[in-house]
Amino acid sequence: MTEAEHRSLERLEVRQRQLRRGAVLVRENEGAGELYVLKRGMLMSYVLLDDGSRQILRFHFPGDMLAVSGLVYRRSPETVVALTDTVVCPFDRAEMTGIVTEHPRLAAIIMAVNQMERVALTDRLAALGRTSAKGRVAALLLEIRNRMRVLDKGIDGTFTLGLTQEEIGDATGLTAVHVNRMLRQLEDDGLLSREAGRVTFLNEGALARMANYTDRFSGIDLSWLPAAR
Amino acid sequence: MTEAEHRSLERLEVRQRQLRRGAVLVRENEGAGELYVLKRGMLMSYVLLDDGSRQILRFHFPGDMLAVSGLVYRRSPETVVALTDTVVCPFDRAEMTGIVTEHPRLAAIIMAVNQMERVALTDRLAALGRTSAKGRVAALLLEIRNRMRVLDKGIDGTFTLGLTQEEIGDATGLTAVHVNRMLRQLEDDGLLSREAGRVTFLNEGALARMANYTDRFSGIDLSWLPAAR
DNA sequence: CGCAGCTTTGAGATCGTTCAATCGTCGTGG
DNA sequence: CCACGACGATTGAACGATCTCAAAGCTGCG
Repeated sequence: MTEAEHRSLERLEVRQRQLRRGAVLVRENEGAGELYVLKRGMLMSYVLLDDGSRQILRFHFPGDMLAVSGLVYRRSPETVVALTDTVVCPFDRAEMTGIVTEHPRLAAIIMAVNQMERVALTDRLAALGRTSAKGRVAALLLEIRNRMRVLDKGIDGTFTLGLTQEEIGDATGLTAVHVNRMLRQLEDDGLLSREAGRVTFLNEGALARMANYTDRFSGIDLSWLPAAR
Repeated sequence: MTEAEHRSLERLEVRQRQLRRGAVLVRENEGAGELYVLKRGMLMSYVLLDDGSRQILRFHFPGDMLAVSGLVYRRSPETVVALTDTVVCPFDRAEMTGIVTEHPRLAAIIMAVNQMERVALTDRLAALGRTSAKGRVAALLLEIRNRMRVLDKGIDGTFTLGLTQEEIGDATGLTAVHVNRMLRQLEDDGLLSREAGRVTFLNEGALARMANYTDRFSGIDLSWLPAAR
């Protein structure tokens, strides 16, 4: 990126807000208006259904933009909550106007990132619609580990999940009880081991196969991006 | 939109291609490169899993852009197939470069549409993860009817679905057999009636409630869009 | 020490699938 | 005009995956 592009993005990060684990950043159905860049920590967004059940839609990692639906909807379609202590940088959606106008290439990059997020969502949709409980849990573990590894190259087969089994269930469309059983099965099958919240992959290939997991990080091609202004 | 913006968009539609029902526009894992604007007809996109099962990800209606993942991925992550006879307008992704550079407001509008699509996907995710089979079928019917109504104001409680029960199943994560039973139940419950492929909603409120359906068409706010250049 | 929240395990109930058979419709070829 | 075949819709019966309910066990924290 050019100097000017960097300066423009940094303008989104002048303010900072700290959140404790469990703090709500945006609440479903409440007025949106502000967007955020995630600086440090991990969050999730979810919706609540009429019967009180919860579907976790996405996990957020540093570098992600949060509450982007505020660009379109007057009220947020989803709740965003901190899973760890986090630092976010709020900015007004009017800032977006400036970026798009002055830096077409940044606009294009944002569109590209949107597509990647969309594909990640469709992968999860296929998992919920067409794979077994065991496969879904495996897919979630792989996805989160891979997501963490993008930012921390040191992570390999062992990592700290940082989710309760109830949260895993709400992300995969399962019950906490059944998540527990699936984790035990994966362990009994010799595919992973667990201790004190840390997960170790023992047979990543087999996990990926049973999860129908597709790596989307390779195969990216951004050659169409416009030149920097 | 301004004159110039219209001209720019029309440049995407200079070429036209006709497709028969069943024709494949883009095949999963094959080289992408071209994007499309859907002019007439209806398509779907789906992925195939290792065990041969299929998850339908989305239905496409006139005005939609198709195969947009070609902006990012060298190989298409999904297959796109015509559900009716259709007309699409192929354009090169390099055209996108021009639009983003010359018309920031169009870039912003495209970003807004992306968000709306993303929210539609998360609604389906919540449906697959956390609602009953009957609710999912009802949600699909409502979604498609509402989508059709955007383009054809004449449509009310009665419409032609144009999907087989197997397709409904692949979209909702169910078996064709079970879709059949759920449709029968919805009928027996007095919520809808069917004949010759046409569906009539008899109690739309109850359908929406059982489907946990949220109307996203209202509540849209695009006031942040930059001025036209 | 004692509570609160998370994990673990068992037993039985439910929902959705699988397998198999029948029926209807429509287009094709004779 | 009719027979045939393909495909989709429909229905029944049995099976199996996942849920629900209930009871412990574990861990960290005030």
